[in-house]
Amino acid sequence: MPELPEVETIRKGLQSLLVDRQIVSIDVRLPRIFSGDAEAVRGASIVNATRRGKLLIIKTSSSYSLLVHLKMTGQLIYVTQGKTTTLPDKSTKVIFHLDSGDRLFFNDYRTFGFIQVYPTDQLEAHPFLKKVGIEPFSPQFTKSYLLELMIKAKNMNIKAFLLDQTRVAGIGNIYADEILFAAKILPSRLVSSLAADEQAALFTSIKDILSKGIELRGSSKTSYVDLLGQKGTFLSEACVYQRNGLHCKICGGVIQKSKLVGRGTHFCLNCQH
DNA sequence: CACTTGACCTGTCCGC
DNA sequence: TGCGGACAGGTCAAGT
Repeated sequence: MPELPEVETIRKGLQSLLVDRQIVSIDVRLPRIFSGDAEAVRGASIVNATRRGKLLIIKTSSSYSLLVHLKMTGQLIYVTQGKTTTLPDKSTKVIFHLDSGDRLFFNDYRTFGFIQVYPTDQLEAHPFLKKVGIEPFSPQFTKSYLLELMIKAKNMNIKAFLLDQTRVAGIGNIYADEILFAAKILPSRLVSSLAADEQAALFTSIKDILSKGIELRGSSKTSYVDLLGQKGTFLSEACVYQRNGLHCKICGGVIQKSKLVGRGTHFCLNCQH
């Protein structure tokens, strides 16, 4: 479940470790998840790594970029020449061979993720990038902007609102539950029912929880690891996600779990209203 | 048109 | 022990 904090952690890793590295060749082991022409970036070097929502954008020195979406179980792991590794394994779907014998592995056992070779000058026309919503850490994301979004979505429940990538980008199931706990709002509440102080708490909590996720280098429930294969530690700090049946860290009550918008949803009935 | 649900996948866990 | 089914959730397409 790579969400914004996980994808951002990987982006930072790419930016610090892979800029100026050359792509010597690309070994595509599952063509279904790779689109575009691998030849278009062969011999190119990596210029920078950016992110929109949960999508990674790796710009190369050719006129093409690599778009990487990890969906649920995707991993990008960088292994330098000579370093001991168990990779590739059966989850490895693409291997980028870099100069000096280093390799970048794209692993994904559920194969929902994808890599696209896409013309850099046409990125704004990309189907995902065309409709993805605002970045929660952009200066344009203000409380009043969030309120405008909420006015347009008044009949949705607040969890569905947070998960909708076309409104605020990057929030997935884990951080949605944690944001709503921090804001003391039950996930099933209608957007239109939030009082002013709850709207303010939601705005603050979106930034606070995502920031904490980035600080702790993401959440590793099952498969998420960073570019060097290290797990993130956010889940040990989580208050509700996957804590159903356990005691609430704030009030001592029992954390509940239900299904909302098709997703496992965790909350505390004492702390959230 | 706005929103909801199902499909896409496979590894893991649970109950029989 | 083995097996069937539920579950995990990001996004798109199809349905209401």
